[in-house]
Amino acid sequence: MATMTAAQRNARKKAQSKASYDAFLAVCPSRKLLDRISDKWVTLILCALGGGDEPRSLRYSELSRILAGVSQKMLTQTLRSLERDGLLTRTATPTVPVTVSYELTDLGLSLQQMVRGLKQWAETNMDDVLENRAAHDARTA
Amino acid sequence: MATMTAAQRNARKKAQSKASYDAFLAVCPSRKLLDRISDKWVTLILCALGGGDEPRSLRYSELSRILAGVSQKMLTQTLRSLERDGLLTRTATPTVPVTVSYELTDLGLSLQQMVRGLKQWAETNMDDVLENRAAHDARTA
DNA sequence: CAGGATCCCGCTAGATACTG
DNA sequence: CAGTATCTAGCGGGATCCTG
Repeated sequence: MATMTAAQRNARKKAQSKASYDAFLAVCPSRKLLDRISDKWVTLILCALGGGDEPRSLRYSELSRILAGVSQKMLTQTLRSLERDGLLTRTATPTVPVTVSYELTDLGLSLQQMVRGLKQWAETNMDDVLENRAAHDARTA
Repeated sequence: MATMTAAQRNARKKAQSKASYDAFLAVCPSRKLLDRISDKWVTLILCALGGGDEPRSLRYSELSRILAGVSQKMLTQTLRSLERDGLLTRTATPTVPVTVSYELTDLGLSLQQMVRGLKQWAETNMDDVLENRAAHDARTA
């Protein structure tokens, strides 16, 4: 094992983790992570930084404009959390006033692929859901 | 337009909806729908009913066993909501005691494809996130 | 511009008890 | 078995005010 490369150890650890985490289990850390990423603001921030096509870096004020109606608290809070988890990077340029930009990491980009589908699904199937609700409400009225 | 078939009208409506919903907008209904489906329990229920491979129907008690630690309230509440939105069907068989089973609809199955990726992402990248958190906390300590 | 710090309300998750 | 009903503590999240 002493001759194992870093890449090999990493691959080995990945293989282990695939088997050792299960979000169905209440005590599993991945349950909490799933809870964290299952969030409206997380999805929208990741989608904004993921862009329609190419990933792009955005400033705080740009994000708050794109995510219409988000409070500063939720935006800052969610950004901090995503930064801590290594999903995005925060870069402060010491201008006056200071300029801060956010950018997805590779890890964040991989999650963005997932949540992007979620956002699109919501937009695409909104009408169907609305109809189902109306039908259901009429049936149980 | 009077000669339009139902399928044509449906296709036309789909095309319209793709353009008219945008979850980035605060007032858009799809924002609320995104919020609704961005939920730990929604993801886990859909994954359970989606199965590892083939979709399967599950009973209430089976679901509560698979989703370890879920309260009856949250399980029932989430199931009702998903039923109302047309993502799953509830079937009560009048035995004694009554037997109730839940099954994904086609719409639910399409969403399951999305959230399944989310759950897997959380399990696969748990280690990376844990390391990022440790590194970040050490840096800002 | 990009937040930090507080206050505070609403609602919702969770626990408990009961039922057809 | 498959829920319903009720209560409460806790916190998510918005509003507001302040700062480097």
